Amino acid sequence: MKLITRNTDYAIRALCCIGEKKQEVISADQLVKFLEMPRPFLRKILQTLNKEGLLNSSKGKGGGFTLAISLEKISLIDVMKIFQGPIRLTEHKFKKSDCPNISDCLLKKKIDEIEKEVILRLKTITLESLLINKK
Amino acid sequence: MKLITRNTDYAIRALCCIGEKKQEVISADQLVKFLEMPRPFLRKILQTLNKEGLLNSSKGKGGGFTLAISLEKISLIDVMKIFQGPIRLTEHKFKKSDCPNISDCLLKKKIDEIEKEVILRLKTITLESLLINKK
DNA sequence: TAATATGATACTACTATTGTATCATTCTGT
DNA sequence: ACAGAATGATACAATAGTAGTATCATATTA
Repeated sequence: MKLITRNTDYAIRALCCIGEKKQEVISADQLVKFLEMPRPFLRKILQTLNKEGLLNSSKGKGGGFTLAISLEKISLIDVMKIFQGPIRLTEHKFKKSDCPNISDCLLKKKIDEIEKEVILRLKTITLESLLINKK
Repeated sequence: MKLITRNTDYAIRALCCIGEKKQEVISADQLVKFLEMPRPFLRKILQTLNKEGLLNSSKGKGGGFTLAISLEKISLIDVMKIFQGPIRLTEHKFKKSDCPNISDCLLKKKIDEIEKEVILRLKTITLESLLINKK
């Protein structure tokens, strides 16, 4: 039960890395060197981040990626949603036919409360805040 | 990203159902009727709960299951641990070789804080508390 | 001893995650 | 114009975890 999958994790690291070099265009190849992750997988992730509007890209020689949004405006949950869909801690079917016992509904309520708390916390964690200790 | 998998969910429902009929021995077949879940899957789950000491079982005609521990002493996290292992919201490898960027360590810290909060809440939810509204 | 119930265990199906591989397209410098 | 360098699009493959099925052994009871 992972809260954050690997592509989300890679995306966070890539965004942080790109964000540190203000303005500079960084290519996928450079990121691979810095972050030590599989190149084709990272490329796919970068393409997604571009499509979703978090990155700008430029093709051709000297091309690569820059941030489209500053790190303090990107929260963990934004990145998670892109790669993992909406945060849903319960995925049960609570139709009567599936769940004849009222206890399930109480279960769902309680898990939903936890979900709200988790989402709240994830919203307040910006990518900027992950860099604070960085020398 | 489910917090609770289906076998955990079924186990909770089965335990609650057994707990309601105080003392009475309930067979897997009866539970299937009440709870509408696949019989072989439920059987496996009941066997696990027996091994783990949450249920007592008796074989032969008139056999079945009774609670070994009362519902107010069983928390959600107890059942989750049995079927899902320890709660770990991060499963990343944070060795230096995998994670050259210090930002990951901050990420891990923040996720760990959320994990603590989630675990705390799960501990306080007893199976008994899932039955309170039951008529 | 036959019927009934659980115990043990091996096998299968499905799905999400975690990648890989390939070709097309665009941009830059010469 | 063209070669090289970069991303864009897309299809495919490997792995692991979840969700179940199937079968036979064992114990209990009437």
